[in-house]
Amino acid sequence: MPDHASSLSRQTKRRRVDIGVKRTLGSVVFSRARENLLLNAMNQSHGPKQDGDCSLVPHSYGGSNGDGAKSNVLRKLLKRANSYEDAMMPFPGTTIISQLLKSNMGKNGDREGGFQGSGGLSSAGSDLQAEDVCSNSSRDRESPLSPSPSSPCLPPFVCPPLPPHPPLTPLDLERLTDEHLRAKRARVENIIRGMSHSPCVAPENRERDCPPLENKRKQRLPQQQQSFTQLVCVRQEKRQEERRQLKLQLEDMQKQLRQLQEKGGRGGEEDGNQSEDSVRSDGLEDRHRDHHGNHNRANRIHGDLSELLDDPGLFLERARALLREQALLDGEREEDEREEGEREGREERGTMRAEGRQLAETLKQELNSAMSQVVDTVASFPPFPPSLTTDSQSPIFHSANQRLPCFGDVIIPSPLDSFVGLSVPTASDQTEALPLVVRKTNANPQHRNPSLPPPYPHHPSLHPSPLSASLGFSPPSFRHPFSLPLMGYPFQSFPKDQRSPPESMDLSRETVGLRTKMGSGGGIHFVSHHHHHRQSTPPQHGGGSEGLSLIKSECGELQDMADISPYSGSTIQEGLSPNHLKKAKLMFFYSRYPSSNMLKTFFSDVKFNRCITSQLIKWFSNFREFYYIQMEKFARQAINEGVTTNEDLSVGRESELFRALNMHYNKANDFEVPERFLEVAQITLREFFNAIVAGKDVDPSWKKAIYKVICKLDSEMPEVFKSPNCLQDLLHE
DNA sequence: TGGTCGCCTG
DNA sequence: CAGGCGACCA
Repeated sequence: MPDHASSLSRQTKRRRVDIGVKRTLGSVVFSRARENLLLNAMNQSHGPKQDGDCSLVPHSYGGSNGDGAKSNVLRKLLKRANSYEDAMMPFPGTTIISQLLKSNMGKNGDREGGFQGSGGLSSAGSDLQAEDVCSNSSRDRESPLSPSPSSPCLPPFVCPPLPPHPPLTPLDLERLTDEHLRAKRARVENIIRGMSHSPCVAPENRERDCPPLENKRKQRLPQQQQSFTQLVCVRQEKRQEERRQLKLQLEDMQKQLRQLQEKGGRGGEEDGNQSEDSVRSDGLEDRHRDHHGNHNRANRIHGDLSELLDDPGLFLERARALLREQALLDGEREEDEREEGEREGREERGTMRAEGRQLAETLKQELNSAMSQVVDTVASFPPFPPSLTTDSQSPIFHSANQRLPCFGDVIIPSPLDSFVGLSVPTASDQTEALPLVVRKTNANPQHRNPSLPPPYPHHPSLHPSPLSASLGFSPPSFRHPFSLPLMGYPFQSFPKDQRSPPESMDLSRETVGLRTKMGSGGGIHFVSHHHHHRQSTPPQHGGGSEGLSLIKSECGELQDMADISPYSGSTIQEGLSPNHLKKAKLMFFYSRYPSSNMLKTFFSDVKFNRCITSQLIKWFSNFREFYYIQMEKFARQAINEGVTTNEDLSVGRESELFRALNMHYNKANDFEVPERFLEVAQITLREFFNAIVAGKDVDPSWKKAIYKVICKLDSEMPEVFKSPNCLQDLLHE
């Protein structure tokens, strides 16, 4: 065996084995058949060799060859996919979060108590929470939370990890508010995290498994965390806004309280004997007391404010307590001014009490609305990092658009539809090698830890959130943001019952692969480059004579510019999908040497350019290569086994040779290979056999003659293959 | 010179 | 399966 096998590979010098046969569509119909010799006897004489016999005789393959087995597998896979689908229910939406928070607030409860009880810890705790968000994504990059102003933020997501404190006058107040807000934020985030985790995983997994759009865009950057960072930044902006609003509320509240206080306790600038949870512990009092200089006091005050902000009910209580205090003070004052008449004093107290109640009510309402606002703001974030908001990210937007153009080709009626037929097989369902270079790039998000659970495609907010609404103008590529990396591989196992979606997805995967490679020099420069081209040049190049590099670049650009309008209803794709590959393989059963025109005819759903054409040609070239290698291998095997005449060789459906070929071109065995292919294979095998036996293989170009023969044996391609959906038709039976 | 093909390699 | 390359043809 080794003797022949060794000669199989090396030919010192490259020989042009180009057969130079003009390939035309209606290729020769080779007069079928000459030999029908089935040499079962021979097989017996040699005995069953493990993988030795290239010939005829059925081993056990016939059993597994049954038609039933093939489709069952597919059905199973589809079922599994459906079950995944079921699992990924749409998120309840933001309202639930709001309600949850509200009810939580109303409960005045448990968690709140525990939280405020922790006093100083609270702020630390909230810091931790806040840090949580960042740390998962950016810790290894650099400590983004370090307050050092020098810590560079990634442009264009210019956003400090923690919002800087505005240098406003009531400094203490500001700090208190800030801390309080962070604590609140932490709670909200907890809730959100808890919700969004349900099907998913740990934060880092979520980040990786559900990478939004720009994951592709920045494949070249030190990225992977950027989208998350972006989310954090956006959130922080929101929070700053929310903080400002709350601060305003708080100041307003302070004013009113001050008024109340002044009305009530004009005379009594009472001292430290006041109960410490008095609402009056605001800046005014602080001024009086802080010369005692303890921060404990400030902390306690802070805690009080936090509490009160947290809980309108509690606030009311405090307000009442205040009123009582004031009443007491009034009482004291009355004792001093007894002569002035009790009646008057009572009236005053009465009005004050009414005023206080009114004030409390007002404050309560304001607090409620403020809280609702805050909660809605926080909770209206889509479950996954929106990759773009608006202005500051428009360049990113463009870049993403440029780098994911392939999705532009994908015709997806609606964002939801893109998930309808979605199946999420596990990584093991990837059975075929992928075209282009997808797997070669580490940056490819498909390179996930295999131990991770299968990625669940999360619905992008089914109910458009404010933010997602802002995505309304987003290009098709953003239609299914996270789908790309997530759905990376799996579709070719689902040729059935799926119309365009899988193919579209596959396309995206593939073109992304191409893009990845093409743009590997990429980064921002790449992006802008393409942006420029997008604006200025049509997909077709003006027939200039670019060098190879330009051609490559063009390929990338053409991919990039893939810009079929999602509304056009056209199904023309700019890239070749795994389904196209599968189709090409099936076509190989009929034609080993398809012409370019033929390819264009039969891949009519692909927008042809030089890249696509050569890729298709390359595919068939690779198919041939494998085919001929098998032929040579089995021919040599037969010779080794003592076969002396080519008539001893035949290729049947159960032969090892056919099995090998079928595994390659028809892995799922869901296509019935035409008989003609068996004949051609047999002829090829015999040609190789003859040549080797004749010792022609000493000639470096000895295969050329064989190729010349084989290229004439192409059959006519069935019309079915002209249909873009031919796979469904072909594989269904 | 562009289009192919096949070989080799990764 | 894709890239690179040399070879060949029109």
